[in-house]
This record gives sequence, structure tokens and C-alpha cells, in this order.
Amino acid sequence: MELDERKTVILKAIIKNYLETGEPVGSRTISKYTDLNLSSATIRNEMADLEELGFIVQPHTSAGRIPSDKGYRFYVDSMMQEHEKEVEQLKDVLLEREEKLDHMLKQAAKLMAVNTNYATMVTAPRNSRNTIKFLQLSRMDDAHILAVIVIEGNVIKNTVIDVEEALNDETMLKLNILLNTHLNGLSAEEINLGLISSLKQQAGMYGPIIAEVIDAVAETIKEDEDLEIYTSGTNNIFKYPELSDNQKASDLINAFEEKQLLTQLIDDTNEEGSDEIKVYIGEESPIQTMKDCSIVTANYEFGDGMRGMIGIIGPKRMDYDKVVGTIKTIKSQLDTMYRKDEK
Amino acid sequence: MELDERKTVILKAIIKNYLETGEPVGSRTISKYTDLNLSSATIRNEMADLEELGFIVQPHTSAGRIPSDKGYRFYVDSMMQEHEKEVEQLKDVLLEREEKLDHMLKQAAKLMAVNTNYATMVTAPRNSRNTIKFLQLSRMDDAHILAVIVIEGNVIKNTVIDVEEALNDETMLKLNILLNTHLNGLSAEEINLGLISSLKQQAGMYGPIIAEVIDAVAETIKEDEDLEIYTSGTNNIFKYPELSDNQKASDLINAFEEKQLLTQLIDDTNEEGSDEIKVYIGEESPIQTMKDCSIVTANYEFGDGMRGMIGIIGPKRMDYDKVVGTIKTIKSQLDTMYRKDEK
DNA sequence: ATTAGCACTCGACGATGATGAGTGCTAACG
DNA sequence: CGTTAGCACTCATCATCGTCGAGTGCTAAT
Repeated sequence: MELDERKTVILKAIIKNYLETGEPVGSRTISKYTDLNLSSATIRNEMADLEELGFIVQPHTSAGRIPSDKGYRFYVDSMMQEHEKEVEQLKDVLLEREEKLDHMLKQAAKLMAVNTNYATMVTAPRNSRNTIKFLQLSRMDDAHILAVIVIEGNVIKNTVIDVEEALNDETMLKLNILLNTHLNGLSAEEINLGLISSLKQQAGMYGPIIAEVIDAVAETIKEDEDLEIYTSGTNNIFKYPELSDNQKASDLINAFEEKQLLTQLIDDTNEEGSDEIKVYIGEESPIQTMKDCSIVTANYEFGDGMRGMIGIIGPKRMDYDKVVGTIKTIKSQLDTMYRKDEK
Repeated sequence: MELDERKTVILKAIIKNYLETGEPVGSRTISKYTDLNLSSATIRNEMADLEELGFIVQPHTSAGRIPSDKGYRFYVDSMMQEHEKEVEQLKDVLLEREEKLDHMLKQAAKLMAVNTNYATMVTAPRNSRNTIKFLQLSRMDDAHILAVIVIEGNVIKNTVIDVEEALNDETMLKLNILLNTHLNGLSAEEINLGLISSLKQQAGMYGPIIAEVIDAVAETIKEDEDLEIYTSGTNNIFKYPELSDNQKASDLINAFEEKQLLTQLIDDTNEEGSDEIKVYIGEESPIQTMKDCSIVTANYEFGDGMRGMIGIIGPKRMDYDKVVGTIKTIKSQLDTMYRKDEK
């Protein structure tokens, strides 16, 4: 059996209607809803076919039909090519505030949540090029030294180092030169044991300080391992009855709190490295607890090789059209942010 | 009518039983539950008295009784003096990891959540003494200067400042000296417009840089306004049926996500500045959406005049005993943390 | 190929009644 | 006089049952 023109129209009508109501949709509804001028009986025949083809299912005999995962997939695929919708009003909101990165990302998450009424997430960009850009020790007071480490992409890290006795200016200068000449421009892999012990040796009695600095460097570089994830609109899931029974809601809320669980999503999104928007429907989701949801994700590129992810999570009957539009807008905002920031 | 000895025993028995089961408790249960050897009929008479006194209420005729807010309050008050319970096993867990502050606080929140099965929150310490301890400008590359600001309590802030053209070492040194001699040890209030314009004047053509630094200083000092709040165990609320109907759950989850809402709690806790543990029962809560909950909070002091708050939020029938114990332990851990950190 | 018609299915809903936990009151008891 | 047994009464809960209606599949007519 083929999926001919008419079946396609009917299938889309079924899905669209279901997205709006959340109720199984019957043949009579479609008969009136479309301008095909077909009686409910004809629709019923077609629906039987569509069910056989696996695009729709009946929750129970003598209920209407609801889309299967395959049905949603079909809908999304055909929608994605159809139009390049725009959600203009979002454009400027993000740019208004020239705040620090984390504020901005938090804002982005909230913006998406408000706009779509689904749960959203934004990860901080993680830097793929982890080279040291700048290193500096300063004397804070007699007992403490402040170490500032800047790595590519302007991720900055501070560490306070305790010292036994005050260091004079000359020593500080010496240490600074030592560190910068040897470590500048290096990546995590390039800082090996040989280099470290060589540095310590050259620092003489100040070896322990060097060691602490290098520890801090290591920590800074690996910081993206427990990377920041901002979420928003978590409680939107209560708006969709199919997700808000206690067990499911609890699992979902938990997934959003234990942000580690969301990292699976990130890996999956990053993996293919593509610039496309991804849609996971139901069982396609890499996160087991979200098999009743659909997830839409995209990567953004923050310049300097730093990439992050944005995502929206909602019920399977989400408004794919709007969600994809929103994601696209936010993505392009974040993509261009870096350049604009540099002015 | 008086609250005599026997009534007290019965009241406590009712509350204790209700805390365990979550069900209204009847006279027969109490008759067997206590070792008073009274028949259910007698208990009924006493219960009628207790209801008249306002300690317990009937959800509907011919259901058992449940504690009123006043009843909980009585129970908590009498319990608080009774014993100084200890939760030893928590002691060391926190100290194991010598991580950065935010990790530690996150950990503390999680620890409390796991230990009590309620929702928990921990705020980062906010510094009451906001004086500048250390200031430094460094040249990162030709187009960027890195400003590092340290304020009392070792809160550190970095800002990258764009410059039109490279500054030479001598200029950098001059600016550093200028900033440090004039700003060191000052608080936000003391940095007034006169001082700022005087500084700008002295900096000559580098006035704009000074301006940016001062902006960053301001931002650092006021940073405690949108202060970090760590939460954990949010989804524990699903474990308590009385909180997990959709409307209430949604409101609560929302309160935990929009962390601003929790700040009311902080203000309230800080206000009296006392070192006590506070218990808010039902309507006593400063947060309207939590009027079906109880909240237990305490302040901790992180040295250098920095104080933060920890809190546990659960159903009114929470295990006050355990919660207060847990809070006490975590509080004392955090209180002593600073000193131990200094070694 | 389409449609009208019809018998059939099945969940949702409301009414109904039984069950049982729990109460308040009264009268008897030690 | 405090305590208790007993009893009538209340009320939430739960299962049962019939009704209703949306929706289906099939068949026969167009």
C-alpha cells in the first residue's frame, strides 16, 4: 500500500488536530475539519489504512486515532522542509542586556520556556581548543598569592595560593616570566610530567607554588567536564496531562535537577557535529525517562571553537512548528553573539 | 480548659502517628498506641477537648483528627528543648572533598536532601563587609586588559576590558598604583562620584579604563543581590501525596526554579540575625505558595562576616526531629569549615 | 470509489448501595 | 465523678451497574 496524496492530507490533519486537543481524533472530526469533502466513512477506510501503515494507533477500540512515533516523525520531517518560519520578536530581547555569559544563557533558557511553554535547557559553551592564553601571579597580601589563568575563549579562573612567607617583587616577576614563557599557548595534553618537573626545578624553592598553579590550570581546563546547564520552565510539564501523572512528572523533574542526566543529550547532539536541528520523538530519545516526550535540540557556536547546546523538551504532541522556529532563532542569536560582542 | 499532662501525651501521640502515616488518626488507634490504658471513648472525649483548644482538626466529620498548625507548633517547640540529637554520620562526608565553594554547597544541599527525603536549599554566603582587598590590571594581549578584583572574603571577579591600542608596561604600573592606593580597603559606599572623577582625571587619557574597572567593582560588590542558591531533592515532594496534586506540585517546583522566590526566606532568616534554627509551619511561612509546607532554616557563618542560609522544605508532617538534627549538623560543619580551610 | 446505515465496542460518567472507620452522646459502672 | 460500653449517626471510599455517546467496521446501495 502506498501513502498517496489523500492519505497524506488526512494524516497531517489527524496529527494537527491531535496536537491542538490532546484527544484522540475520530473520523467525523476529520471529515469536517478538512476541505476534502469526504464523508466520515471514507475517512474511516483511509484511517484503517494509515493504521495498517503504522502512522497512527488506536488507544483502544472505538476511540479515535492518535499519531504513533512514526506518525510524528513523518509530520516533523515534512514540516522541516516546508518552511523557514521566523519568530522575529525574540531577536532583540537577548541583545538588550550586555551581561555576563551565564546571565545571558539563563536568559536564553527562560526566553525559550516563556515562548513555547515547554521545558528548556541551555548548556554553557564548552571550549574545544583548550590552550592557555595568559597566566599571572600577583601578591595579594603577605600570606596569599592570587593566580589568574585565562584559557582560549576567555574562560578565566582564579586561585588563591597560601604561602609561608612573603615573596618579593623580583621573585614574583621571575615566576611570572617562568610560567608564561613555558606554558603560554599550550594545551592540556602538552603539559606533561617532564615539563612540570623541569619547571619545578627552575623555580627552586618555589616549586610548591608552581605545583599549585599547575593544579589550578588543570582544573580550569577540565572544567567543562561538569559543565553548566541552565534550565527553565520545568514546571511547564504540568500543563500536559499526559506527562503530569506523578511517576512521570517526578522522573522528569529529577532529570532536570540532576543535570548530569541531560549530558547524554549533549553528547548525542554534539556527536554528529552537524549544524542541523535535531528532533527526537518518543523512543528515539537518548534519555530513557523521556520516552514519552519529544526533544528538539541544536548546537550553537560561540566563536573560538566553543560550542554549546540548546534544547526544548515537551510532550510528543508539541507544537513542532513553533519549537523549531524558536530554537532556530535562539541558535542564530547565540551564533552571532560572539561577533557582535567583539564589535 | 487546661492542657494537662494527659492531654499532652495524647496530643503528641496523635501528631507522631500522623507524621508516620499521613492519615487522619482516630480514637481507637490512640487507645492502643499509647500505654495510657484508656478506652477509645475516653480518648474521644479528650480529643474533643483538644479540638476545642485548637491543636487538632477534623478534615470532615467522622474522619480522624490531624494536627493544626498550632498543634505542629506545640510539637516542635516541645521537641526542640527536649533533646540535642546528633546525626554523626554526616560529619565527615562534607570534609572529604576540598573542592571549591560552589561544589561544596551543592554537595551540602544534596546531602541534606538524601538524608531527609525533603527538598533542600543552600545559599552561597553573602559578604556583609564589602571592602576592596586587592585590585590588579594586567595586559592580556594588545587589545585586552584583564582586571582582577578581590573583595573581603576572597570573592574574586574578572573583567576583560577592550582597549584601542596597546598600553606599555609603565602605564600599566601607573594605573595599578593609582587604583590600589585610592581604592584599597574602601567599601561600596565610600566610592563616590567625587573620588571617581578625581581618579579619572589623574588617569588622563586612560580615564575610560578606570571607568570600566569601577563598573566591574560595583558589579562585584552588588553581586550578592542575585545570589546563588543551590537546591536539591526537589522531586522529593512527590513522595508526599498531600503536596503532589498538580497545582501544588507545580507551584512548588516553580518556586524552586525561580530561585528569587526563595529569597524572601533568606531575608526573613537573616533579619533577626540570631543563630537559632527557625521552623515555619504552614501559614507561618513567608512564602505564600508554601503554606501547605513546613520550612526549617538556619544561618551559617563562613568567617569574615559572610553568612549564608540552609533550609529544608517538606510537608507539614515532616520528621522535625531528623530535619532539625540534619540542619544542625550541616550548619556546624559549614560554621567550622572556614577555620579548617585556613588550617 | 463513495457513502449511508447499522450493529457493535468501549470508555466516561453518574447513581446507587455496601462497607467501615470514626464520631458524639447517653447511660451504666466502680 | 471519671471512665467506659454501646449505639445511632456521618461520611469518604469503593465496587457495581446502567446509560450515553463517540467512534469503529462492515455491508449494501448509489
